[in-house]
Amino acid sequence: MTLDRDLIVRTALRLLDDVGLEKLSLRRLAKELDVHATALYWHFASKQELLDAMGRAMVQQVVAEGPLPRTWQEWLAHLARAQRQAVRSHRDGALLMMTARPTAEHQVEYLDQLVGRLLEAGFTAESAAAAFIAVSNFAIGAAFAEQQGRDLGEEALDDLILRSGEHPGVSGIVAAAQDLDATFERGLAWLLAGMRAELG
Amino acid sequence: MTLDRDLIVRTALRLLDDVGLEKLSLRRLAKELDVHATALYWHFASKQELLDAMGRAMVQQVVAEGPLPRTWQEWLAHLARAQRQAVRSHRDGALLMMTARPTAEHQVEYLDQLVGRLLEAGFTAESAAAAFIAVSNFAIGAAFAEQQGRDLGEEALDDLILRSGEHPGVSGIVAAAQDLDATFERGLAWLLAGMRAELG
DNA sequence: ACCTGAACACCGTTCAAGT
DNA sequence: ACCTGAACACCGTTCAAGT
Repeated sequence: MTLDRDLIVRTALRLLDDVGLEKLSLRRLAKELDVHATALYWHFASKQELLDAMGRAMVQQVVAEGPLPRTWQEWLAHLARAQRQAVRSHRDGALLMMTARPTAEHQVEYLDQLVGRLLEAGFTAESAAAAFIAVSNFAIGAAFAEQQGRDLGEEALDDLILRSGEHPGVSGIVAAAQDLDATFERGLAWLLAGMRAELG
Repeated sequence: MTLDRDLIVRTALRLLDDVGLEKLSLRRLAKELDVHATALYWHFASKQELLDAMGRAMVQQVVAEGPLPRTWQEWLAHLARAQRQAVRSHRDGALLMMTARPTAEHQVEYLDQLVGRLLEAGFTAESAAAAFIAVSNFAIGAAFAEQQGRDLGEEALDDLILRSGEHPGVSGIVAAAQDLDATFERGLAWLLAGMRAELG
């Protein structure tokens, strides 16, 4: 079993799920691969480059799957769900996405088809780009909050529930945190409805 | 000049702007405070607790400022801008926000007033919570992308511009990345318009 | 080409000891 | 109560040396 970039990245992502990003060290990863830590430096110039590759693998893995959508709404919804799903696909996915530097070519052809649909539907070039970015940011922000809120569930959520009495607004938040999928779809629907309204 | 939690947090946030989160070590921070690294352990149980306090200070600093808004749209817009501004207020702010565990009481009374306005405007309890969460996630996702894209600007952006010829969709993205404030406001407006449409 | 082994300059954290 | 000082078990990275 000889070492190569692909094997290293796959092993690193598996290890990430086991121990979390904080404890994912080159030494630990090397032990998993039955190799000295310094051997990794022949394949990656630095740990940062390995993290970049891990982030890339994480997003590419998800965006490709599923049938291609038809309407522009379905395109944007598919993008949002895929992006959220990518971040959710690994422990500390949001943290990894933040740590890994973005690859430029991300998925240019996907973006191109999506923008094409938007232009056909009446979007201007600027609003098409803004739509892509808005949906993207919303999806990643949602996944971000979700993964961050995981350790909140233990003690802080109980604290929030205690405050529900004096603060009526809080109880709705607690309920929404219980059904993250529905909350996500609601926000996505609002974004798309706002765009639809602007189109006329 | 005796040490206390407040001074430590303020110094840590200043140091964060100087060196970035990756190089923000307790030893470095201690040197800044003319103290041994282990002295910090009397005030914070762990580095994680210090990071939590830093995250808390970062958001509280911003959400309080400015006059209180009137309509529910203005409330949500104010929330979105404040949240984005908080993340932008320090280097690696998004990374810090992800690393720091959320404080439950965040700003309960602010949330309460906001939810109150939404209910008056015709939102159900569930949709009011979803609205708060959607706007919040969108804002943080935007700040996230912005801070991540900063080091993209150098080489990867040039690479993207090169591809603009073959891929027409890309050029719009490049333009949108040039005016992040406008792109943010556009997305926010879509979200609010979608909510308005649902109300009737 | 691909990996080992030793070494360097760091980390967070614990704990006894000082004042 | 508040801090020092030594020590422990780690880090990422460089570089010569092996095969």
